[in-house]
Order: sequence, then structure tokens, then C-alpha cells
Amino acid sequence: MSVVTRFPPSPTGFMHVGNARTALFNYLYARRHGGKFLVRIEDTDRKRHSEEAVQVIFEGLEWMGLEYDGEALSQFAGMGRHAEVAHEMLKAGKAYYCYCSPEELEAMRETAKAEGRSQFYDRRWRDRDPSEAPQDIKPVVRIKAPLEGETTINDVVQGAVTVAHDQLDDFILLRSDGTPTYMLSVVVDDHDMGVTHILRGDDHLNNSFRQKLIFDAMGWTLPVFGHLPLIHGPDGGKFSKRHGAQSVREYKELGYLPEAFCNYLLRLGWSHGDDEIISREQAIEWFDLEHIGRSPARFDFAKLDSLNAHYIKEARPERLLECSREFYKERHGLELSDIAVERITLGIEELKARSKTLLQFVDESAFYARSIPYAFDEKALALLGESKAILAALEDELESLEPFTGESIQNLCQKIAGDLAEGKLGKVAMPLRAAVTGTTVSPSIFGACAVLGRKETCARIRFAVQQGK
RNA sequence: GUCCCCUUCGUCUAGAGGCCUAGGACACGUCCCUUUCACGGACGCGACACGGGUUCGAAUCCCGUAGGGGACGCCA
Repeated sequence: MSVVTRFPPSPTGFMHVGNARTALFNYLYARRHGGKFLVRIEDTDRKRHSEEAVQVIFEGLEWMGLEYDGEALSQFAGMGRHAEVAHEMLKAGKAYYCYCSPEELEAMRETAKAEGRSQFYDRRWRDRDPSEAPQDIKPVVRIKAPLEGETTINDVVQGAVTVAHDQLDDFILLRSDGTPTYMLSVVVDDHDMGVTHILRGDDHLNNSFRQKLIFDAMGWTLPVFGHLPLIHGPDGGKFSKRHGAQSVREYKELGYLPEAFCNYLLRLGWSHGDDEIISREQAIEWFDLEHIGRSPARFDFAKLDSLNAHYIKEARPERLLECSREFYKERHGLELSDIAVERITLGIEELKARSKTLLQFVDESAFYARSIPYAFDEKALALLGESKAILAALEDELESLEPFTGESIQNLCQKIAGDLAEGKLGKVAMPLRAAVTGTTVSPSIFGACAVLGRKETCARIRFAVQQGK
């Protein structure tokens, strides 16, 4: 039997990290077994549906590199078929019309709550004669859930889970306007699409029992279920806005590489021995259901950072620059010129080694992309003010330094430090850094000057000396 | 409230009765490197929720307790 998995997001306007992981696992499992990974947009609720929200999902999948098979389906499009199934169940006596008014339902809900029961509908229309139906109420269609016994589902993640039938209510299949509910639609779609494995969030575990009722009523084979524990925020509570980033798009905007994000998500709830760095190829080869954890995990940005730092180091310069382009613009108003690209590429090894995120990479390499005049931060300005003589001497010597390399520049600074600063290299290097980069934090300043070249370095020093207070 | 699920270092986890004086990664601490901030290197700190069983032997199996999470819609 060939594997078919699916990712069924509802278009809420963003893609939650939990959904992202669900998508990843489904993708990996399908690829691992040479099966199909399908996407279905759960858009039956038209009030909450919008095209932009759907786009956000595709954007997220694309960024993560999760290619799906065939066309993404719209659940909305299958509503007619879903309703048909409900009517079949009606005909087969496995469902019935219920004429309760919202007020009646509300009253039942109150009573049930007071009595501590989890289901509230008292099945008053289950065996009632349709001739008693009120004329002014449009009925809903409810399933006839079993009254006695229990059902066990062998969840591949959670193990055998048993629920007593008195916990299952006669839930609604068709709303009073004739449209199918989610519970019906998923089952029909999953069956029609030939889905063999359903990997989804833990919050659906209880729904599985209801869905099994429909599968059974229609005589359809039940897919394999696997319920993944939820992802919690760093404080162990629900993952919310205050934790930083809930949606996939935000991670991109925070300067994370998709491979780092996916690697992190993969290890959150799944393991392969002691392996931490796992490439996409490796993940496809290794992924299995047996090693999915059963307990919820907290999201840890520090670990994501370290993974991101790793993948930044591995990334090719062109790719890094490509992913960073928009950040130079957004954060520094810089459009990367050819010369900027050339300089950054020359200094990239050190830049990569220092960066945990693309944002940091961009901030620390921005000085390469700038040209005179540029601004200095406060600390840099102060340094310039007290080091004019040193900078002037340095500039003078730099004009004729041969060769113009990181090493020779360092030696020169050493010499000037000996002459003018009691041998303290920092007294020369720091002002030079302030002059050339406009800040007090940067990669190795000698190497940076070599990358900039003699002409640019000297020009920057002259410019800086004029700015110093 | 009712039902379901979960519980190994601060965090993610390895572990499927003896290989465990419990391993790895991130974080943290100390030291080294050093022109800044980092990177890197070395070393270190640090956990089987609790209580009962079962067994020659339990992190691993069973039962309770506590704690955490989830579900209880004409939402998905």
C-alpha cells in the first residue's frame, strides 16, 4: 500500500509553528515511503475565508521547501459530495434529522454543565417520528453514535487509546443550511483522497473517535492515526504572541534560514539517536513514526539560534547574500552594489562565523556596503575625538604601506601603538575600527581594511577625523 | 466539572529489565585564544516527578498520587 499523507490547514491568516511541524512530518513521511503529500485547504467556513490567508500558507510551505503533490484542494469545493454522504447515512438509518432550536440546545448545555457531563445533547430527535417536526425549524443532520460499549484506536504515536461510547455524542453532520461540518468533510475528503496516514496535532485525538464513526458507517477503511504532542511556548504555556514568533513568516523575518527552522522543528518531538544536525535528505531517509515523542515540547529560541548559526556557516555566499538582500534595504536602506557584494564576499568567512541570524549578518556587514558619508554611533564618535593624532599618523603611513594586507596593517598598527600609545594595540585598533565601520563592534578590523582596500580605507579615516568631536 | 494524553539535566532529547556510577545537543560556569563583540578550544555544573508494588535486578513493567497539556460548538 502506497503512503498518502496530507496537510489540511485552515486559512486563518498565518501559519503557526505547530502546523509547520505537522506539515514537515507529513511531508517527510510521504517522501520517506515514496508516497504522496497532499495539501487541502480547510475553507468550509466561508466567513473566515480569504485569499490572502491561503497565500500565506503556500508561502510558508514554499519557504520551508515542502513541495506537495498535485494541486492543493479546496475543501469548500467538495461540499456537495460531503452532503451526499450525509444523505446516504440518513437513508441507511445511520443519521437523523434533529429539529432542536438554538434555545433548546443552550438549555441542554447548561444542564449538562451543571451535572458535569461532557456531552449535552439528549438525543431527543434520535428516535422521534419526523411527522412531529416543527414547521418553522430547519433541521440539522446528526449521526447516530453508539450508545454502549467502547472504541479503541491504535494511534501510532500515543499507542492504544480507548474511549467509552457514552463519551461520544450525536454530533452534527449537516448544518441547518445544508452545509457539511468539519467532522464530516475531513472524513469524506480523506477517504476520497486515499489518505493512508493522518499525522496531526494532539488536539484532534478526541475527534478521531468521532471520525471513526463516519468511516465505519460508510464502510470505509480507517487510515492510520498519529497524534503529535503540541508545541508549547518557552514558558511551558500556550505558544502566544508574547513569546516572539508564532507564525512561520516571522521566522523568515527574524533572519532564520529555512533549513535551520526545519531542522529545529524536526528535533522537536522526533529523534534519531544523538543526531542533531540533520539535512533534508537525511531526514527523508531516517524519518519514522516510532521515534516521535509523546510529550509536549517547549520552543527554545537559543537552540534554534545555534542551529541557524550552523547553517549560516554552511551556506554558500551567494545564497546568504540572496536571502539577506531585503534586510540590507529594510534595516539600513542599502541597495547592494557590485562592489559591496565583492567586499562582503571577501570578508564572508569571518562574517559567517559570527552570525546567529541573517539580521546579525546584515548588521555586521553593512559597513562594507556603505559609502562616505556615513553615520557614527556615540561610542565611535567619542573614540574618534580622542584619537585624532593616532588616526592621522595611521592614515599617513597607510598611504604607502606595501603590501596592503591584514597582516601588514596589523604590523603597522603595532608599530604606531609602540610610538604613540605605550604599545597598546587597542589604542590604535579601536579608533581605526570606529573610523572605518562607524561602530565599536566589527569583525577583525585589519582584515576588514584589507578588504576595503587602501583608497577606501584612507578616505574613510580622513572622513572620520573630520567627524570626531 | 467530565473524558483523553503526557512526566529523564534549565531546554530538546538518547534510553525499548542488567551495556546507566544515565549519553548527546543547546543554555550556563571557569580557563585558553584575543584589537572590540563574537568564533573556536579545554574543562565543568546538571535529570530518571513522588509513593507503592512485580523482579535476583527498573529510568525502563503494573498501580496510585501530584503536576502539566488537550478535548468537550450548527469553528476547524
